[in-house]
Formats: sequence, C-alpha cells, structure tokens
Amino acid sequence: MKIATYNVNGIKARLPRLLEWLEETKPDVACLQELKSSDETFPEADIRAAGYGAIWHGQKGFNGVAILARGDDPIERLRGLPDDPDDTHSRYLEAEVDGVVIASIYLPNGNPQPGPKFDYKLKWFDRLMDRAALLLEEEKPTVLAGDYNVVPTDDDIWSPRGLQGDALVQPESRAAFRRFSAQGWTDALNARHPNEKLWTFWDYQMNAWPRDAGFRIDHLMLSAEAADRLGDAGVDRDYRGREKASDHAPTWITLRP
DNA sequence: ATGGCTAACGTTGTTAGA
Repeated sequence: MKIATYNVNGIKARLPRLLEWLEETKPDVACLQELKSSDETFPEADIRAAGYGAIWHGQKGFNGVAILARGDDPIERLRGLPDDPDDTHSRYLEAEVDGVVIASIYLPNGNPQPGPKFDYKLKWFDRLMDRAALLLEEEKPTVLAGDYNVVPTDDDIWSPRGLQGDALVQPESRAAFRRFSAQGWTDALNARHPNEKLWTFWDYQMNAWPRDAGFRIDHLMLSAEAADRLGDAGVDRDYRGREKASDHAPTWITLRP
C-alpha cells in the first residue's frame, strides 16, 4: 500500500500536474494540502475520472486538505481538530482506507514570529497532539501525513542558517515536533533514510530549485502498528522541476500487507 | 534587511505562503 502526501499549492492551478502524478506513480492514498479551493470548486469529477474516490475539507482562497483513495472511497472519521470553535481554518481531515487510519494535515506556517500566527501554530500543534494521543490508544496502523511546516533538525535543510528567524526552524517549533515524535510517531522518511539529505520543498524565489536549496517539512508520521509494516519511503523530486510545479514535491511510503 | 515567485481574489493591488 503506497501512501503519499502532496502540498499542491492550489488544486485548480495544479490539476494537470496532480493528475499526471496520480497516473504515473499510482499512490493508493494521496493526502493533499493547500487546495486553495472552496468545497464547491473542488475538481471532484476530474479526480474520480482518474480512478480516485475523495473526501475534502475546502476553504476559499487558502488552506484546504483532501484524502484520495485509488479505486476506493475514504471513510471519513473526523473533519477539523476539536477543542477550538474559533478555528475556522481547514487544516485537518481524517479517514480510514483499507484498514489504515490516515490524516491529511496542514499545520500552520506561523510566520511572522513572534506573533499571533506563531502562537496559533504552537496551539494547533498541541491540539494535534491531543488528537494523536487518542489515535495511539486505538492501536491501529495510523499514518499522519502532511505539511507540518517544521524543519525537524539542521540536517533537514540545505543550510542551517537558510531560514534563520523563520517559524519553520524555531526552537519552539522543533521542540513541539520532538514531543509529538516522542508520543510514539515514527518519521518514516528519517527512519528509511537516516543519513540522507532529502528535501520536500524548494522556494519559488531565490533560484532555490536549481541551487537545490530546499528543506524537509512534509512528513509521514507512523504509529507503531504502521511502522512495523514500513517498506520503502521517498520523495518524487522530479515533479518539482516540471512546468507549473508546486513548491512542494510529493512524498510517499509503502506499507507491507 | 529582504522576499527578487506563485496563486487566489478581484480589480490594476492585497493577502498568504515558507
């Protein structure tokens, strides 16, 4: 079972690239982020024509997450994180596909920091951990996949100083990510490629892609039951270099039966 | 000290991303 996460940066602008990627790499499950689409304008027909069932949690203009399943319909479990009725952002969607619990996550960016956006990021991470703790109690194979907007360590970026002052590398952001990992979540890319420089994002600016000035912020976090089944893991870098590319590359794992 | 892209919204600029 191949499970991927892809921050598409606008599903309408990215539709040709998304459909091409689905056709060429055939993930069984695809978690998408940054749809930048309302529920009504989600391109359901195109995705269904490509052979995927889908659920989505859209929002006009920005945010938005979806879960696609090849030849299957994801069974929705939860839409949005609990415990903050004032949170209007569409950043969390949870489903079950073929016995695996899967969430598509778009953690807040948090810039500029310090400030209210950074506070929101850290609070959102706390709420994610509350939900994640409940999921661990279920003892099912579970994959929390998405754009965490955290560069976990200095080994996960082309230059440790490359994002100095940015919310993605702040000690508080990294501490939250470590606490989350310590809850019992395995960072699949790091587990499979512990000594490799793997990036999932390259800025549109500053000639970042040609310079390979990227970093790793898209993560697939596995419960013990999923980690026991982890096969391969990788990044579909090639798609970052194509026409009209997202600034993120698709990132994936395989789970053994 | 920053944002030179990109996308969306909506109208010739603003917000947001990371």
